[in-house]
Amino acid sequence: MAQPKNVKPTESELEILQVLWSKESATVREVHEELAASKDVGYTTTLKLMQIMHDKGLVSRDDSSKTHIYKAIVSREKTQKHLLGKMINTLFAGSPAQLVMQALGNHKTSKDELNEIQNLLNTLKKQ
Amino acid sequence: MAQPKNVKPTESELEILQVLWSKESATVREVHEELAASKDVGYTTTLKLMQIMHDKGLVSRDDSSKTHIYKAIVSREKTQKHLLGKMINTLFAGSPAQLVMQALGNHKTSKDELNEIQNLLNTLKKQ
DNA sequence: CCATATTTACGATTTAATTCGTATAATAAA
DNA sequence: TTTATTATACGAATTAAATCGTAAATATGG
Repeated sequence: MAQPKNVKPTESELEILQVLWSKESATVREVHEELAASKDVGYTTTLKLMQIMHDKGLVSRDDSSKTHIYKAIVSREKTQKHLLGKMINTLFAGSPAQLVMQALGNHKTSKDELNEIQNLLNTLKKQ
Repeated sequence: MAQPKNVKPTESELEILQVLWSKESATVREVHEELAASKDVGYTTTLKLMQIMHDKGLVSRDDSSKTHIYKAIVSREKTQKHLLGKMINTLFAGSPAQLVMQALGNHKTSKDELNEIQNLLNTLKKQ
């Protein structure tokens, strides 16, 4: 598979993508270290998952040297957009505003972040 | 299982919960009709899923008459809160604000809804 | 009452996700 | 060069989700 059309990573794949997004590129070992820090999992499991992700076209792989180097192909934003849209539909009756209310109401947000949101809100209101 | 501790419905279970939340209570037949409207699925599949959900404690069942009547036990809000929190962690690096920006930026929102969000924002800013 | 329709129960299959053991190749260290 | 370490490849087992067929029980219409 070449290009990613269906951006639908599984739970475990998302964990790996998280690491790849934060690092730009990484080896299986590096990804695994991060995962193993918070989760009990074997090295070959991480390896296998990353191989599958490569087959699916979720990540690219440079295998010019023995230790392969992986990068995320699917972008964080695209994935966010897709999964968020899905959640809005299946859990918030299609209303992004409801989701926003729930997110702001239940989670701590800093002044700076609130201001950022305010700016976006101002822009949207003008349209 | 009696009380729902782990609020982690699967994809299909969420679809069924959506119907139950919107109706307050419903039979398998009623739920199935709704699902079948937008999806190709057999009656016994819906039945089986609802039985499993009952085993898991996601729904309650009144089986005093032949046709059983189901209600959601897990609340919409609790489920939203749980899954949203999870998404914020696994996909938005723990930042609810990022999620909000993404949601507002990518999805149409009405003036009324924007005002609602503005009100909440005002409240939060004062704290 | 009899035939038809509806419902639940239950088991089995299929598909996908996750996990890991073992073999083999490549590299590094001694 | 031999030994130990580190990688990948691959197959297989496990688990969970989703799907549906069939049988039995119950209700309904004629």
